[in-house]
Amino acid sequence: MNEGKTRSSLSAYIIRNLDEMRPSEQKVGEIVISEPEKVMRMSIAALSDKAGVSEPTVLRFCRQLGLGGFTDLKLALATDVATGMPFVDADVSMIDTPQIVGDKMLGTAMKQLNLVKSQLNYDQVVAAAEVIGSARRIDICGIAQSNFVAAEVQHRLARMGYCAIAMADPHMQLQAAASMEAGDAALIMSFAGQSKETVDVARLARRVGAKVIVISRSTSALAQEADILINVDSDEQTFLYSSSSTRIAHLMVIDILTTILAINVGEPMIERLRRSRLATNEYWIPTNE
Amino acid sequence: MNEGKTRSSLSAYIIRNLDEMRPSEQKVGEIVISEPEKVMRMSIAALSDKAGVSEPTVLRFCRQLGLGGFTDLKLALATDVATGMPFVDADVSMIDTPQIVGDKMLGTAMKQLNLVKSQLNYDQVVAAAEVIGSARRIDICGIAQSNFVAAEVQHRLARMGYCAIAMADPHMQLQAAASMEAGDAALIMSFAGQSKETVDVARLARRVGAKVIVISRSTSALAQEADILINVDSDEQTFLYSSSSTRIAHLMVIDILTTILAINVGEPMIERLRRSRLATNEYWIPTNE
DNA sequence: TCAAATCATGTAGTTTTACTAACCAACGTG
DNA sequence: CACGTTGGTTAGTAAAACTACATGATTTGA
Repeated sequence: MNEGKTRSSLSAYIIRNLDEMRPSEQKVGEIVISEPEKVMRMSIAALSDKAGVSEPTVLRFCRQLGLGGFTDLKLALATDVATGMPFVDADVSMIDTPQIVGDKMLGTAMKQLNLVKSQLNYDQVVAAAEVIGSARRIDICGIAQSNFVAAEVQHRLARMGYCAIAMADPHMQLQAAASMEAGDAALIMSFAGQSKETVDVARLARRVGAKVIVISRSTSALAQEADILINVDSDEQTFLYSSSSTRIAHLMVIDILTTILAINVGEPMIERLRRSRLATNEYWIPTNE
Repeated sequence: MNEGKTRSSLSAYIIRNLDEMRPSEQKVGEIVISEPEKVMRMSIAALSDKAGVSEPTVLRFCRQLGLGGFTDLKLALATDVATGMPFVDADVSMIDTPQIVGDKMLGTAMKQLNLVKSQLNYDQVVAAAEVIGSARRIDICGIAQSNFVAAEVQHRLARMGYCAIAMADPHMQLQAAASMEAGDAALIMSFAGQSKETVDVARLARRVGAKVIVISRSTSALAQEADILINVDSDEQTFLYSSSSTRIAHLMVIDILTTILAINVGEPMIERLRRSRLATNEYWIPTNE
């Protein structure tokens, strides 16, 4: 019964399928999910002993999970323990305890970061950094949750000395976009990439000759309007209708983008950022750690 | 030479110490860091063969790293590969390629999420959710980067129907704090917890009888002023003087906190959030996916 | 400079572990 | 009662991990 679907967490899979397993394999499964960090250092003999079953049963248990053998189980467990996230992919539900809610949300965020790592197109990021670095002015547009990210980008670029403006109001965004010209850059962000206003802003900015950098889903309407597309795809997370993990992905992309930009500029930028930090120094309570 | 310090990433450790290793162990190390996902499925024989050294050399290599044996190496590699992050802890440097910059930053973020998972005190989070849920008014204060987080909290709580106000200006924060009374809540955030203004706001709010919820480092000056302390400790990240990973930790804490709050309230809150989502529905471009 | 000591690494052997195969005994079902 | 399912027993094998020892190289010091 080795179904082809990929599995993000072995523990989660075992938990889900425990009921359908054979009695002795359930015994093994219970130990595996309750103390994976121990099991991954056990021998078959030790585990079979602890579960009160025979060695071949442990092996049958592994095969049942679609694994090659016990060694694979150990590696898979190490992976599970490493991500620390038994609930990767799991949706939060109303009956979860606070701890479970937290673990599930952190697991989803973790998965999202991994997704960014694997799918981020650095050519596009570098291209975006170059456009921003040489732009006369940078308009940063996002709506709703993306607006918060936009505000952060503005602050970050301002600290780096760039002329960057984030606008919350979509009408202002449109007016600003209309006033752009060649040599300007528009950085447009949207989690889903399907807000009408945002797409309109991108289209307008592009028509007047500005370079349009988009951070969004690659299949979105907004992505169509991009000169430079930094794609951040993600699974929808529907509980409470907020996409917290996508926002974290966008923040990371912004961080990486601005860091690359700073490195490209080099020492003068580092010096500038140092000054920026020193500016607030006297408002800090000294620590004696 | 097994030093006591904990190590968050084996690969990173190997890379750092490769120069000081014995020649044949260097050969082993190079293979381990270049293709860990293969090595973790190899036998000692296969690895020693590939490195052109003897089997005991491989074993000595493991011991040199402070590991119990080859099996431990495999598990450690599985951990490394799972987090997907060879550069956990590594500082970004000026000579890194874009890809490396991204990997390092994502690795740091990942580590931070794991830290949140292991150290988050859910009793305090639940207590905070209760205070916020029953507060007459919630003032949200943060300065500099925390101000962006504060703005998000305001939006989130507003959408949930609470009377929440985030203020950027520290003088306004002080004035608002002075006007609070018993039954009000102040949610005060700071990455380092050492800004004078923020500490003053907390102290003032507490003096006038408001419940003070603090999200910050547990050893910070701000933490001293908390009625409810949600501690988010982290290593400093100094490159470019921005603490992006700490900000992500704070965002996650906020997400978890508000989600727990919503679950506590139950169905009416879910309904309210559904309405909140529907409000912008007509501004979305329908997808035919 | 040359012997002693230490270090680096390979050879050979032992023990443990994972895995296979074949068989058999309960157990429940039609 | 035949029959499939489940799972234990036994025994054996191959390979993997690990150990002890030996040897050649390198450094050290009188």
